[in-house]
Amino acid sequence: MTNSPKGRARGADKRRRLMSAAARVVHQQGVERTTIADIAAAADVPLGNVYYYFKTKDELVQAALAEHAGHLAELTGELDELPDPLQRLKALVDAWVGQRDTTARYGCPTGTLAAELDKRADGGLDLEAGEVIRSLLNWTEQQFRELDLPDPDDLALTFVGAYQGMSLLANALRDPEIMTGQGTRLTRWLDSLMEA
Amino acid sequence: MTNSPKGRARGADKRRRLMSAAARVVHQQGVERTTIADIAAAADVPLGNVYYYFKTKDELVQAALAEHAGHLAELTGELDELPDPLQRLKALVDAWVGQRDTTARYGCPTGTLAAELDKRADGGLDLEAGEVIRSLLNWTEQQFRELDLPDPDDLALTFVGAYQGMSLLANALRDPEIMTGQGTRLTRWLDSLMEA
DNA sequence: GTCTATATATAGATAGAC
DNA sequence: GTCTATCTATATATAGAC
Repeated sequence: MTNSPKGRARGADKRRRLMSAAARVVHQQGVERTTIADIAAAADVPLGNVYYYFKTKDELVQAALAEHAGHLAELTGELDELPDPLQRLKALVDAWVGQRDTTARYGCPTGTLAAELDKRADGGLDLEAGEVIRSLLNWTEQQFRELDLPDPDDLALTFVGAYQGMSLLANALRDPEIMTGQGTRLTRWLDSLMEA
Repeated sequence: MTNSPKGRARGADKRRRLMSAAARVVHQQGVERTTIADIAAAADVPLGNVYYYFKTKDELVQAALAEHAGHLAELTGELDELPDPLQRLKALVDAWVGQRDTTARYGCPTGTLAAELDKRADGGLDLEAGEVIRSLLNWTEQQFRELDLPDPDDLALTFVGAYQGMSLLANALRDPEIMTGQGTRLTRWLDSLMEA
């Protein structure tokens, strides 16, 4: 029997709360500086209970990565509703700029996570982080392809690379306005591609 | 009295060896996963002796950062010998592409270090990492300024951002050829700026 | 399913002989 | 200046009562 839905922590969604907290805290503190106790506290779950849902810390990190992948899929899913591929790409830039304060403080969630996981000798989670970035590249490439532009795979690398680069600089210099300025530049670049 | 220069480890340069090892190992493993024992082993210095040269781990990390800053200053110093600013920027791209294998495996030394330090709550070393990136931005901006291009500061952000972005993607996807392809694109972009 | 108490491992840092 | 042995703190993970 599950508990009644009366108490503040219903229990049925504890796993979800832990995933969400893991994504948030790992983004803010990084994988290595985040303890399971940190995540447990953020999710309002007692330390020992965490292990009922996730057997190891790596599983929690994997859950955090999956959470970010889910956010990204949700975003591109919404953008797919827009009729024009160019419009979709511009809206993605707008969404990135809209996150400028968080990005200036903690960097791109997926990018910083991938960079940190890539430093690990055990080739496991690092590959999964690469897959999340790969899926964003694939979505972007598809937009360029629909626009009948040459070398859509190269354009996708330039586009996503520009985002990762501006995110890292905004974070390193703690300046959200870098996202605004470079976002404008990226939008102008998209327009310039259509002229040719 | 210092030892004779006969033994393999002369002692006078132990500090230098530790700095070099710290830069190398921290680049490969990241700050948090690198132990002082790792650095000591890489520098061929006994663990306890490290503390004679660096009182804390943070001082070793700071030394690694200074080492990378030195490499960068050395590189831009050589580029300053070239007569034309456009030539200098293109040569910098070539240097980056020349490092493609290391970058695909471990990322940009300064970029990944800055990203990792920015996750720390204690606002100390993270600011210094930002300064190293800032100095590269300043050097780049100066080149654009000498070329009489508009908004040299913005162009510098785009240029360095493109490098950071392609480095992160090459690292996340473990593909050095991303550096080659995007390097070519970056060089073409530099040329296109001169046409206007 | 939940939670407290604790075992175990690791890493930063120090003591003190040489 | 050098180096071994060790202290101490922290974090992952588990045991076992409820």
